[in-house]
Amino acid sequence: MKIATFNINSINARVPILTKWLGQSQPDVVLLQEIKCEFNAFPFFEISSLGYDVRMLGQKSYNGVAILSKSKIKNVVENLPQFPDTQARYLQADVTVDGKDVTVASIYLPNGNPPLNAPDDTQKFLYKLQWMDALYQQAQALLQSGKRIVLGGDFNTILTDNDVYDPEEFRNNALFRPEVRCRFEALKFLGYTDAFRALYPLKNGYSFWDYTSAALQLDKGMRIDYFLLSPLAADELTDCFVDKEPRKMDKPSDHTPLVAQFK
DNA sequence: ATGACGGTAGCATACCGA
Repeated sequence: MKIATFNINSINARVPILTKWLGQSQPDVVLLQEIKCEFNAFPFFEISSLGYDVRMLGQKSYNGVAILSKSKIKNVVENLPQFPDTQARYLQADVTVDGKDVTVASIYLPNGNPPLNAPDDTQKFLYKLQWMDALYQQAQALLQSGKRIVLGGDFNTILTDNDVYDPEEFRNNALFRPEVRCRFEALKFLGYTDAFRALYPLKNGYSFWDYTSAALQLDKGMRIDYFLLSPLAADELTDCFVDKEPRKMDKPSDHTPLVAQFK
């Protein structure tokens, strides 16, 4: 079973890359973030033509998440339960792959900049922390079901100094602030495994490189896309890797897919 | 603190991103 997560930075701008990559990589399930469109503008035909069932939660211009699956998508949950949200950032569903049931969620965690001690606006950072608290509640409720769970997405969190090219440059950034990192650690403490880091303690695992400053060429990136696995899913994990190819293609997203492979 | 780029909305330029 192969599951991927990909912040695509507009699905309509990325149809050529997405279709090419789906054909090459053949993932069973794909979690997309930042599709940046409403239902009526989503390229359903191009994706379903490749044999994928599709569900999306979108809004105009910003955010937006989707789930693609070669098997039927069931029990869809839109938005975090009990968290009123005008932004499309959470989509959960059940799929059955190779006879195994798995609950997946596509997560686009808020960016949160500017951070709290910025002189002007603090609302974005507070929204991020509240969103993470709501995600914690949902992640906890899901675990109590004892099911196989794969939470994947752009968590907009740089977890440690090893997850960014220059920690000092980001020390006060909303992606790196202790309030954010401790909330991510709390998710892990519930019983979730950070798939990539569990397998590769020393690799940088960058999945994002800024469009500017030749960041890709200089490998000035950051690890902000993650898979969090419930114990049942973690036991079946065989590999987790960053697929850098889509980032090198023409007109790329600034992110590239993170792929998890299971028994 | 700002703006690299690149996206969207919509038609000039503003907003957003990590």
